[in-house]
Amino acid sequence: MEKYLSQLNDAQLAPTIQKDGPMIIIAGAGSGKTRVLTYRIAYLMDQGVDSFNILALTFTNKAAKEMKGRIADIVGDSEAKNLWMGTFHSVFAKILRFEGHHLGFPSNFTIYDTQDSQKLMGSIIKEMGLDKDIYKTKQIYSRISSYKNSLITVKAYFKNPELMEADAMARRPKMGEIYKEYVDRCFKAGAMDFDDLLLRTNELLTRFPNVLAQYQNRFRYILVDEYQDTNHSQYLIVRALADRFQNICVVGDDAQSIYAFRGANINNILNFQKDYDGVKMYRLEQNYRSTKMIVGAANSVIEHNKTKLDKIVWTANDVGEKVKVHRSLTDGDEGRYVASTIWETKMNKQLHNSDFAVLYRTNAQSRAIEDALRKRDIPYRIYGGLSFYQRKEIKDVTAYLRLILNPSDEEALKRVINYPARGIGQTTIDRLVVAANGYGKTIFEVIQNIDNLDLKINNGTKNKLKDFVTLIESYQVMNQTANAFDLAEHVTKTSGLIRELNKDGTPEGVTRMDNVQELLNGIKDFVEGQIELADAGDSLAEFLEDVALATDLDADKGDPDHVALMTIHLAKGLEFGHVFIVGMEEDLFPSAMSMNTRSELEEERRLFYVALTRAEKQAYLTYTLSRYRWGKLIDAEPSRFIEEIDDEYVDIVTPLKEQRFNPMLDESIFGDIEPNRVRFAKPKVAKMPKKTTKSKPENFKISAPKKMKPVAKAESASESYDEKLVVGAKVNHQRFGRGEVIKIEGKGADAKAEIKFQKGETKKLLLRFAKLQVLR
DNA sequence: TTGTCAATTATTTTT
DNA sequence: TAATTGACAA
Repeated sequence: MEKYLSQLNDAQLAPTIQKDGPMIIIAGAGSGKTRVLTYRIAYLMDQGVDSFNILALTFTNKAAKEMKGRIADIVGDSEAKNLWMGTFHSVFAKILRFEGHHLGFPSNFTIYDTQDSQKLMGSIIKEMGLDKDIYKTKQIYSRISSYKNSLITVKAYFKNPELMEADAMARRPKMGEIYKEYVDRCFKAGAMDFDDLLLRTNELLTRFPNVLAQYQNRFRYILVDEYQDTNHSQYLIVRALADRFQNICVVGDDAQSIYAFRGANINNILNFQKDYDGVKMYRLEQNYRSTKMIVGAANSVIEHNKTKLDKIVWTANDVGEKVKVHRSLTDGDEGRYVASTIWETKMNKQLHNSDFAVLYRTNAQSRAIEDALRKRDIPYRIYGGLSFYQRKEIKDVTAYLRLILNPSDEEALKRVINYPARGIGQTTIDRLVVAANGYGKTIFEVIQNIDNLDLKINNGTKNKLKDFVTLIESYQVMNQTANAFDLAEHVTKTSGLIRELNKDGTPEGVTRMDNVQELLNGIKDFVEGQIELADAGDSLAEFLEDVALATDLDADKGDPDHVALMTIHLAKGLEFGHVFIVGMEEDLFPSAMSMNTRSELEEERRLFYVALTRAEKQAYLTYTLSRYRWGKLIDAEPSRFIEEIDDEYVDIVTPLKEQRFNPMLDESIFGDIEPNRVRFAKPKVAKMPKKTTKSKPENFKISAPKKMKPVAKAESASESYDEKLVVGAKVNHQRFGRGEVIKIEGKGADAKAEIKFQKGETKKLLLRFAKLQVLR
């Protein structure tokens, strides 16, 4: 342990070894906060705290996984295993699976994603006969979401005349009724949306003191990462859990609070000291990531914000180069500037593609950058956007699976009842919904009892409905015995899904088919992982939970040497050698929608601060004079943020002459700036990103590369297991990657190996199933 | 009930 | 521009 502690500077060490009591760590960008958090957890364990009693909350799965890995490196995995570490959503989803019955939820409740929620909201608005131009689904959804995040339940809403008046003023007097109906419908469907995972946890902890006491007692040490991004709901959960032992450590940076728009409350971090007695405050101000130029530029920007904690970020790193500002005529030129600069810098400095990132305010901006990078054969990957699990064909399959597990799941049912087409149309579904609401039953139950109910549905359609229910019921029976993969494969084949997809011979159709196959592979891997783990639960349920809470950044697949393209929001917590921040224009960044209030503008500025501080060596800012927005060319002005950087840190690169791009003079773009730059030959083997503009790159977390033929591998590997598979052997696992055998136990069919994987996890695998490849 | 075509609308960020 | 929604015909 000492060895690790000696790696910390004084400022980092102090909070790391404060074992008890409430504390807040204000951690500037790049100041090593993850290191402090991980070492602190390791230190707690070293001091005799049972890992069972530690709860660590993060905002992304990736952060959780990474931290868990690092801790396992220090304390060993058997210790790290009991640690509860995960996102707020995943941790409390797990707790709700155990305790949800107190609130009337089944343990197999469905998690509605944004799509599901909005669809339900849309149908409620329609059923209530409201004007959809006034009651816009998305707006209603976000309004209700913010109620939930502020812990305004339906009851609380109707007790609050101000809120009701505000909604009435906005010409939406039925807001409360929609809210009520939505909550009721979710409850009836045995479903929780993202916000419910937190709201219901709060309800649970408030209404059931014994449950609260149980978890308070369990989580004696609580750590929260990115505390500046907590919303009111999360804040209350943390406070309730920490109330008994007061061993609460929160880490964050008020200057990086960028999620107010979805309910994050910056006051949680600003007022932390008032919430607990005897709070110790620590500051991490030394930046280890960026050059003096970048740190200076970022500091000068954030100075313009009024609401902030005092903090001076500094660095002992090199001075580095000034932030380069570049102007182009159009977004196309901007893209080409980015591409050619990456290209030349890469050659001049012998860098990798992965040393570069292009950050933008809105996803729509990725288009022009992509085109330019593709033209230069620079491999790139777009992060974010539509995730694998949100694609239509994938959601169709998972909807079947969800319905098997939870037949009350109304959204899943509506999704698949007539897909593939079974002659059950909208009118029929509408009648079913009305009947279901009238009888207080779920749609599934209504269909099951359709012969005993008086519905205006003709017999032919009734039979179709009955067939559908029978089909699902047969799947449910199969689910009793079969594993998730066999079931899923059976479902895709017998439901007609595969047939439907096969009908479509277009390239997009083929891609969809591939995606479904990919999903099946993913389920297969997941199931096998569970068999190996020897303590498998309900594989289908667990797979679906993973799917519901999966996000894009978790996936890392394909050629790792690529330029990263993502929104600034997604880039938080990451770092790159060279960072391009594109679209530095008024109305785009800062966004036109965020300039109504001072606090909104300050959030945009913090967003810019986050963007700048992603860069280690060099930051580029680009803006254009005109840009295509929703199909029209519009004029643009440079962002006010550019001017807010002190002059000493910026280098305005003004082209000698701005000429419209001419494909024959491609290289001349650079010539404008540095006329005598040496030209370079084209790269020998530049890899093209696999997809064209239409389909985004694959983002799939669980599946293994397709080329691996699992069966063959298993046989060849098992033959030689006995000789080669010894403690200390290096192995490769299809899903978990490379690792080292640290223990072997059992004989024959029961033989198990404990393997420490490079990703950080240690797993105990049954050799019978684990397809291990022994490396030399 | 289903499928096609035209019209409309949206682009702020997402666990 | 692109994607989704709505009207209408078969």
